[in-house]
Amino acid sequence: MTIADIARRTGVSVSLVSFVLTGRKDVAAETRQRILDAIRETGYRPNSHARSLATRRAEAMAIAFEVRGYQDAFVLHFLAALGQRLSEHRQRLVLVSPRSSQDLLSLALERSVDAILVMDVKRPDRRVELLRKHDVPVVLFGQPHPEGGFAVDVDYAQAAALVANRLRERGHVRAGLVGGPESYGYIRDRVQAWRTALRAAGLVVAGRWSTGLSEAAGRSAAMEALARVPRPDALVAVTDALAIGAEHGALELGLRIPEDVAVVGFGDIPSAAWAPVPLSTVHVPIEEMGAAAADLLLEAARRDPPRAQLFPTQFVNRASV
Amino acid sequence: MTIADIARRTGVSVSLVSFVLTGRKDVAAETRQRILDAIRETGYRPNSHARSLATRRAEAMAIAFEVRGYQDAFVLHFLAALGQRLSEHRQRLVLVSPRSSQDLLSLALERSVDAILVMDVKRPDRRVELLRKHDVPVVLFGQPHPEGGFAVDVDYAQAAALVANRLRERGHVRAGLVGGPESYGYIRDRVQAWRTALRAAGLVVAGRWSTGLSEAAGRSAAMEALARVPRPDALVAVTDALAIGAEHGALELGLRIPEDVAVVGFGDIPSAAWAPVPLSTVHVPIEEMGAAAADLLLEAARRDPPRAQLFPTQFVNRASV
DNA sequence: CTGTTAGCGCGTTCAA
DNA sequence: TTGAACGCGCTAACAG
Repeated sequence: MTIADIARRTGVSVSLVSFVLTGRKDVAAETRQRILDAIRETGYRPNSHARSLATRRAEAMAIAFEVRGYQDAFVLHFLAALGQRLSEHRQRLVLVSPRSSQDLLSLALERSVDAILVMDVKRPDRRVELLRKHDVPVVLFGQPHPEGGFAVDVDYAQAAALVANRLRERGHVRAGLVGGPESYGYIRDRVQAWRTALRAAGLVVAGRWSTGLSEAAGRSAAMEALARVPRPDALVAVTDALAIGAEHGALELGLRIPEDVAVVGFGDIPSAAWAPVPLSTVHVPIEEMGAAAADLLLEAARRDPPRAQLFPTQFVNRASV
Repeated sequence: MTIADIARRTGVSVSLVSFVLTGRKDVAAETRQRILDAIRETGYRPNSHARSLATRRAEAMAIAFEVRGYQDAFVLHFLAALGQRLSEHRQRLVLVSPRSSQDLLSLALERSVDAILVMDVKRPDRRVELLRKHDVPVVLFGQPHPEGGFAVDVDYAQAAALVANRLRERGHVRAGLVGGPESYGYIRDRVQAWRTALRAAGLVVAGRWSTGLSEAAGRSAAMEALARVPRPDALVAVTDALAIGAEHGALELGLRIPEDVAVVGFGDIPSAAWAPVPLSTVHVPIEEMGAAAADLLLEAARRDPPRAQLFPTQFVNRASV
């Protein structure tokens, strides 16, 4: 069943069918209806490859990230919002966890996708550089590059100020920073933003621990941090999972939260509310970011002028501060 | 840059280039090398749409599920394994959270994908029925359909027996079942399997609670269950999130875990080890299942004879039993 | 408004 | 081994 079959069946030419399919106005209402009827009756669907070949548009976007690098559901919410917005624009979403920069490049050069959203951006990032060199439309999930380009991310400066100010208000003065592997660009960005903001708020940053991203890593980081003299009276973690682990560590040491030591996370994952001590953390508007990312992909594919969009966060005060 | 450019540049015909591209043996070694060189020098990549149009194969698979329905990272691990295996076979992975059965059907009928993996299967499932009616290769993430078809899932009967036997060994006699919305096929399957196995192991199933899938739902279900007289001495939840919520509920009631009441989850999500009382649960080989699902998709696309694959689970004993 | 036709880029007979 | 030519299904000039 092809467009020619519909044309024959309706007694019109293929171009008219094509016009109807692509939504052009200049077709007689009566003719249009006959074509529409034939399409409905036969269940005809245009072949996407033939269309893409002719239009030179894939009608698909790629999202690239190391799936195994994510422990919590935030990516899923992001994907959900991104996918929904894309589907509203009749765009498909292709998921890739590229093992090499080449994989990603191939996807674009083979014209399988119109634009690529790259997450886990490191600096410098080989994948992004390669894509840019080949003039592939790219959107970064990460802090905007100084040289420009499309980007969507959290406004870490604002988020960190939120945390720092809250801590200061509550009278905390010595903060231990529970970081993570700084090979991840976003961890690095956060650690840096937090440190700057804590200092700006007048707190002492009593060291920094960076290991993995699991609860276990948070736990051991906390235990190390709290062994210091003088002991920090606040633990600031760059993810909720780390913060939850930190709570365990503090509790095991016999400390009270938040009386002896406050704990703050980042992300507001569902289980944050179910930590040993309900976690005070920073809520990220992940769904809006997903929708925004979709818009940026569309713009990048159209080669609109680049644009970066940073999202403000909110402090969620539960019991750990 | 097209296949014709490479041919011209090398001084051979397009068919030879095509032969090399598709890995046919009958090309003179010297000719092959010259073509390969030209491809490398120019950075030429075949256009995937032209290829798909000619071969009638999309070289892409779809995975369909309601992304918002997932709270934990298990889907991500599944996606990771699935995607990796697919990419080894040069297949792309298209993610869809279809709002209508039609969306899904379009994807296949427009030849955008070769096969579809459907998750969250309900019974009966409109999406699956529609796809089958149109002869679209489908793989189910869910219990195999009596009428056959491709399917991958956990062996719930085995998993439930594992839990039931462990509970009995520990001397528990009255179990409360913490279920979830039975509109989800997999919840229904689990509830049924657990109930059957608990009874078979000689335990009394002291009621069943099904609300949402969040920790909050688990907590309130547990509080209701534990208010009963006689009080259940074990809470069996169909997901870890529910189990973690149940622990909170039991603890708030002043009960000791596992002395007063045992709690068992399902899934072995990362945070299970970080529950208030480290959760005893059932570990699911999710990565193997992802790889298996990829294989099944490939087979389905090839129209191989249907096959269902059920995976055994393991009991992870931590502290809540 | 409607029809004809030339690509889009690649795979694949069929001859040579 | 190699090459010429057709077909895959659709879009978009262009002509009428």
